[in-house]
Amino acid sequence: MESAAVPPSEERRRDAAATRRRLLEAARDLFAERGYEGATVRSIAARAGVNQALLFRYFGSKRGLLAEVVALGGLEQLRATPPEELFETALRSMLTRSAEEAEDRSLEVYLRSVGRGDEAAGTLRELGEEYQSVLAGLSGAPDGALRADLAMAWLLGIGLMRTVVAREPLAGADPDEVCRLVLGTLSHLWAETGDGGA
Amino acid sequence: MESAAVPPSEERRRDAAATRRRLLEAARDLFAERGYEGATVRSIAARAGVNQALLFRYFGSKRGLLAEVVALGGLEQLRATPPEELFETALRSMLTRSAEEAEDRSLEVYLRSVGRGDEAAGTLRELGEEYQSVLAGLSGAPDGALRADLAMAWLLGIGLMRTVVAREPLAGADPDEVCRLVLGTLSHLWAETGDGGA
DNA sequence: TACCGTTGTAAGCAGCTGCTTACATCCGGG
DNA sequence: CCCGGATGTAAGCAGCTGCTTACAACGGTA
Repeated sequence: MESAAVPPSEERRRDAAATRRRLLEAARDLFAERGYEGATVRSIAARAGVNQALLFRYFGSKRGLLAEVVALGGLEQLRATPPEELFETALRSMLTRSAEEAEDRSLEVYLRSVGRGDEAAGTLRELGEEYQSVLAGLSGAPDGALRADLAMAWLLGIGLMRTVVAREPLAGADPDEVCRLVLGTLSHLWAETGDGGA
Repeated sequence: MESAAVPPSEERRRDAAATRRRLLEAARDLFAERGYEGATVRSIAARAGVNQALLFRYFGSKRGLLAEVVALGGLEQLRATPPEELFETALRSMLTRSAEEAEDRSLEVYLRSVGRGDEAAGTLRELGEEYQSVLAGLSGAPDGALRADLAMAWLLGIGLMRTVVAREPLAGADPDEVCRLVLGTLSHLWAETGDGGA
């Protein structure tokens, strides 16, 4: 069947596994750049250098492709990150120009794809709920889940302003500086009593 | 058959001004509900109860319609609100189920429409910059504009999570409760020195 | 060598998009 | 009255969408 060994230095000319991988990477990047609806199957296939019919052969539908992208890039990485590091990790991944070698761009996909009565919504909702449940454990308050939602709202909002709106000064700000401001402020959210904040 | 729900002795049967207004209201609502790309000219015309060709006669293009919606609903209202009330006003409009009688839904339009490599981006950018310049005056810090961007990011993020993702507990939370948490926390952002936050 | 499943390709489907065109119909002013 | 612009309508354009189909070419196996 499949000779497990990777070809020494030559690419096989017919390689289903490599084609699948190329499609997944192209889809990950295009979903992140243009959102689910904005990335067409033709553009994904073109970036992968592959005939678009193969996309449907390997993933069944465009939505199937999205599900696999989110499962690989988002959910796996999320489950591998300790809860107390999750927010800062996610924030920094939002703040870092994902020029090259970005494994997980699922939050970009998320914020560029929600907003319509999409079919993408269902697939992305699961990812959002995982984030919520992890962040909810960070506050001792009984309304931890609400505060987690608010924290995630800020995270998404910052990503929206930075990578989508791309407006100065946020777009070009030093990630460390932004992290300091946001994390410093958010520490008050976890402790906020709501009786005036002072 | 087609007499529809037209009051017998009230409206003129051919009224360009009324038709324009109906189109503007339908566009405002559909842009807010589905985003610029998601709202089709056919759906807008249908909701307005108007032939879609009239949309192009009165506004030239779909984008021209958007520009007028934003100018009327967003910019006018923004300029009429005192700076120190702007954030809370905008936050509350995000938190209030805009079931009926919502004059200004421009922030909903904004957050559902950014994210695509849209043609809508240019029109909406102006609105965002107005918000930024007003909010930037609220902090005495030299990086006031950055903090304004961060505040607006939270505002948009909350709107995104509440009206788009619509996930509990944020979606159903008491607006007053959310306002208290957010405003209490944000007061620290205006004062945050960045040397630890505590 | 002959075979046959796997991999890749070209073309086309119906349905939607923003927008245009050619044509009815109304209604006020001569 | 009756004409002409304002208003409303139906049909259709080219281009795009996700997806399917029929077919060609490869390459391991018997």
